[in-house]
Amino acid sequence: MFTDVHDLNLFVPSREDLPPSTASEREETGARGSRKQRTRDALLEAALRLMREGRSFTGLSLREVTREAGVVPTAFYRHFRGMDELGLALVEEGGVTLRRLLREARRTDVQFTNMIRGSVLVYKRYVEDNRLQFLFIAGERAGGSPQIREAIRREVTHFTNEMAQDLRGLGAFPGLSIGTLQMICGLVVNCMLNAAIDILDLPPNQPLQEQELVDNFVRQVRIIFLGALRWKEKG
Amino acid sequence: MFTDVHDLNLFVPSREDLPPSTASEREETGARGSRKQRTRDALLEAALRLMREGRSFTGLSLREVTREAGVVPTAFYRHFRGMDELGLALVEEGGVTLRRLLREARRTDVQFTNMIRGSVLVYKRYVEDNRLQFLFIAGERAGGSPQIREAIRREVTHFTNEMAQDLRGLGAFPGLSIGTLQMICGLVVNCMLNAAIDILDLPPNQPLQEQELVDNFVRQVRIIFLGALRWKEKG
DNA sequence: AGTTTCAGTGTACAAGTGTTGACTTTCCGT
DNA sequence: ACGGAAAGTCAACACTTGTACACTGAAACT
Repeated sequence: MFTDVHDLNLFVPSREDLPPSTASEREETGARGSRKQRTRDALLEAALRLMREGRSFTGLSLREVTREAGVVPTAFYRHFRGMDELGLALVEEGGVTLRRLLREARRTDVQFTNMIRGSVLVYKRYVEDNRLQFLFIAGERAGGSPQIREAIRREVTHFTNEMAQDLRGLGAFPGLSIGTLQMICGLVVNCMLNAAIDILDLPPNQPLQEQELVDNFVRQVRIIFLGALRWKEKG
Repeated sequence: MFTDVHDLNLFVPSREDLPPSTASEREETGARGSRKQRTRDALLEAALRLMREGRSFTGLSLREVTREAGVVPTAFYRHFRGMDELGLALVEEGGVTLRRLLREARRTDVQFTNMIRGSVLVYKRYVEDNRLQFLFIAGERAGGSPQIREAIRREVTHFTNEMAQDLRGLGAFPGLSIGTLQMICGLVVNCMLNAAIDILDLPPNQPLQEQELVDNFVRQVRIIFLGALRWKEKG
């Protein structure tokens, strides 16, 4: 019922729906400000880059990050009080990414099966494109420091709620209260984050394994929505 | 239909079903062997204990662990090649715990709603009782080294498959293939591990928050099973 | 008995860590 | 154009880290 897989989906807005600014949020004016912002971004990016080879954020050292970013260790303190604060900044940045991932799903009456499969494929691509962000979020969601874990939990909840709102706006489950929708979306988001780990751990050029993973993911989301259709409020 | 919440459940066997031996698996004979085993266990336990305060395994140092265990750093190498190998041993131990958690659920025809709620409550208690193990498993599932992640994934899959077998033996979903059951159990297990994190992060003596968490968990599992009931094979 | 095996100890070292204070350089407001 | 604020550098510190090597003492084998 739609020509392109990107046309309709649950999770990810089409390209033209994305806000134009990909740059960082808190901008400073002037040459000095932008310079500061640049090395700040360099630090954040360096941390993410170091996690690429399977290292966890918690195992990174301050000096490593500055080395990767191309600045001297002490320069770090001009931006963050310590690694923990850098972690929190990463959470915030990742949260923005996640929320952008959703934004506005469109009203549709296409069958769920097609819609789900399309959404999953787009999500997969999205995870692969934002590999490092997802590595961080998924990895530290349970393993990071209590503070970071808390921050991530907040972001995920935020994301979940937005998704519930969208689903409601979609008019897909008219019988369900917003609370129930949130619960269901929590399940889906959990499923998504779990799949993100699997996607990221996928060895490259193994289309069979890849197909299997996607299929499983699709079936799981479908199960959830089937359950949602049958859910009786206050039952 | 059952008097005690512990009588019937999906996840956890009753006390009397548990195998008697809580001791470690690979036993060595002789005084020296048992001595070695004791400090080996001390090391494993020390690592878990250090994670109690919200630290992640990846962030632990070899010396820290030996310090906590009450041995000199170099003694470590008599047992493990390095921290990574200790981690793998922890996974194995945790896997045993998880599998013991399931073992044999009994045949029953009680309504799902009651059964699910009971199971969830027992599971919650189980997580609280095995706090450290779950902290490790859930925390390193996405955050640990690639090797450890892989090992955990294997254990979780193993656990999932056993659960699918049990569900099939229960005769609850006669129309579903074993593959579909595995997919569904994967969803449930994922939901369980996620809930484990929440349970462990729960501030003590907050019955309201606790109730909320349990209710949500119950609803999510219920959704999954509702979806399973409606699932059409090869649809 | 004497000998071998081996878990655990003690010492040592090179390398990496977080953080400090005093410095240079660069940009901005006046 | 000058003075000050502030981003980034340099050198140094007190520690911690992983690991190598020679050792001790007790259990196990002959």
